[in-house]
Amino acid sequence: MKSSLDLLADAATSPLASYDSHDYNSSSSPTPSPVLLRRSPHYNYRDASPSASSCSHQSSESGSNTNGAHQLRPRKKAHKSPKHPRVQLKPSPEMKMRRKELMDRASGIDSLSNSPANDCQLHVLRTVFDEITMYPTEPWLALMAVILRRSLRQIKNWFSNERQKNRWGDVVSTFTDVGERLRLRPAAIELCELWSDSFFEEVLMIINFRTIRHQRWDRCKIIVDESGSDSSLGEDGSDDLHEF
DNA sequence: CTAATGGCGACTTTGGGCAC
DNA sequence: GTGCCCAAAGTCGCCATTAG
Repeated sequence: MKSSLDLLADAATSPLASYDSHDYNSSSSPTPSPVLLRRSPHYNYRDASPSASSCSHQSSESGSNTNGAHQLRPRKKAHKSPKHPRVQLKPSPEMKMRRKELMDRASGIDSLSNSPANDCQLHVLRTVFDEITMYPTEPWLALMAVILRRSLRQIKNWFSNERQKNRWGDVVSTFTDVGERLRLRPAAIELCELWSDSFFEEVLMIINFRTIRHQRWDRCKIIVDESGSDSSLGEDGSDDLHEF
């Protein structure tokens, strides 16, 4: 059974690959896009540093907390000896600029004119939620906001509400390429062990592209079915692929 | 039903004080 | 100077609730 991320990996090469990320029985090509080739075959659950705290929330809620619910953690010993011996790299200037640009653009989006979310936006959000992460970082939220043309606040609220409704599935604590804390779906880590802003952006663009393309495909099929004959494959829909 | 808001608790970060 | 302890402030996510 293929996951949506596997299917996503096919997107660039399979022109009419199945769009529905929930169609796990899809028979699309197994050939992955070079962009989405797994970066490391040695997938290792870098579990839960003791502080993967909110994971303790999750596990307690999912019934797998062995210590009982909401047990207080021992107080931090000293701030000079961090509990996570991770290497916190500095984001590159390019990354900082990119993040700032995304935040600026995201904060400029009007939240009233585009509510509620349309099918396309919902599908992209659900795919990220189901297949990549329930807890996107701020830059990722901004990226989704820009691509989906929804405000940062709307994207945040959507994920918050979705977590309330659909708290299921595993979450694995890990870190980004610059050492920032990240909680991903296991399938996402199988796809790429070390996620970065740019990798997420690539994946998100592919999800968005597939969604829009399939929407257009569906629309065209409806037109064909209704007219019975001619199919004017869309001049319409091109507005969906907005400039990014 | 979805989107949004605010209160709350858990956790992290920061910085001062103290002993060695 | 270094290491430890502690409290305050900040951050994050959950939850209940409300509005449309």
